[in-house]
Amino acid sequence: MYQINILIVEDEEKLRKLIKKYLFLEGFHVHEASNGIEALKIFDTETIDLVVLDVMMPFKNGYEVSKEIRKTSQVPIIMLTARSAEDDKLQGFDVGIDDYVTKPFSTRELMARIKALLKRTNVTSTNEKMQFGVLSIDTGARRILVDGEDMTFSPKEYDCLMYFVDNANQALSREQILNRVWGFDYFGDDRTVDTVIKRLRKKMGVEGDRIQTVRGVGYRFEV
Amino acid sequence: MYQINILIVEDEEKLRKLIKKYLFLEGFHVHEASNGIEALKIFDTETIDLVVLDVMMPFKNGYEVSKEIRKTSQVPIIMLTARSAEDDKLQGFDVGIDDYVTKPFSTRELMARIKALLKRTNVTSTNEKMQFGVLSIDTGARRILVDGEDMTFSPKEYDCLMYFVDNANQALSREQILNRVWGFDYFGDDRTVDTVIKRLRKKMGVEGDRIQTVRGVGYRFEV
DNA sequence: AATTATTGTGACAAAATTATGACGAATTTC
DNA sequence: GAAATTCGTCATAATTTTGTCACAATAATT
Repeated sequence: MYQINILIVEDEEKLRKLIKKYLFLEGFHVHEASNGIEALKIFDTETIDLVVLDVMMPFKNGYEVSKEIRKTSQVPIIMLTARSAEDDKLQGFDVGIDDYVTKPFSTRELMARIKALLKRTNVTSTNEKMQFGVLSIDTGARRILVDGEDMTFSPKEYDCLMYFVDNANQALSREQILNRVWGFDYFGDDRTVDTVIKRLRKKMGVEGDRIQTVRGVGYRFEV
Repeated sequence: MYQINILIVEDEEKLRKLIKKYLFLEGFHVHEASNGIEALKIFDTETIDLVVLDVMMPFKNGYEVSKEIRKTSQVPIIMLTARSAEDDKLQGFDVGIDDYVTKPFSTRELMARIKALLKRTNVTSTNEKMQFGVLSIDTGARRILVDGEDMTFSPKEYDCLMYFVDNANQALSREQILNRVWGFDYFGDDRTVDTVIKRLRKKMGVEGDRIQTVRGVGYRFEV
């Protein structure tokens, strides 16, 4: 049980710092990004539990950023939007936004929305440590140990393993895996999954055969 | 056991596809209709476990559709409504709506409502665990244990057993089995079934003779 | 009891599916 | 901007599945 990590993506520094301050006071661990590119970089390297995302930003706007994020993650996202037009909202839901706050807003309102969303999505803490035989997974640090040794798993490998872990003992079809790990809009070969599985098994060493192949379907991670 | 079948009735294609994606990710089997007429047609021909119904639609609006459905079925219905007016809701409950989601909504919310409604109405999911003597079937894991030991069933064997289990104590003709497990477009020998039965019985061990042969017809799985 | 019809079963080869190593383009890291 | 890493695709190998057949076994019928 540790601190909850929140990423604020907002180009206007003053506003960003203000939100940060309030979030900090509420006990959250805050990461900042002033544009979309930076946001995605942070999101990939840090463990983020919730994203506060401004729509209007240079380089990559909020919709694009959330679209990117949704390719790999179901992290709750709150959008800050200046306009309150209905079509704005609809567009937002298309890219997987969970909630909206329309500018100008009170910090009180934003805090309430964030807390509500966290509650709704059952985010409690992220620093989970899991153990499967000699395989230890530290989601907080995004680190995996095999037999005590630090193994570097590539993003795809890591995400895939996480999906398996989250759905332990469930037969998962290649399509399901593709959709979750690669995203809806991936149009590659089914067999790509096989290759990642191959690499996963190898890196997992003796625990490699926790990943069982389910013929005619896909794979299953056994605990 | 089969997947849960959900029918989405929504004229706005983008939104419909979006909902479909999320439902698919949750493991549901999704049917789509873009208007009321189409919806009723699908409802009559397919087995539907839950309906997501938009109020505002061309040809036949949501109320009319649900009224039609309620003439023959108590299937759970969730209404998507743009307005949040109270009288709207009242009108809905009159025609037998089970729950409401007001637009705009987050996919997360809709998923939560659907799951809650399925639970409330006791629609069982695919993750069933069944027990027949020393034979345990875990459909989620697509795994079969015989006397505690993990037996790998080939796709045909598994599908065949599932068909038997779903139609326990019923005599099933070879033709029925072929149609269901192999598909309508299979043109092989009737006796192919015999071979799969042979293999099934063997793998099922002591529970093998739950599969009784019905001379002149086919087979029957006894519970 | 003999005959006929139907089902059980082992063997086998074709077909289908999955595993794996290699390669190069794309991306990231330093 | 060079080096390293990641990742999708492909070709090939390895493995599993599956349909068919021949013949054995069993049940029904005459």
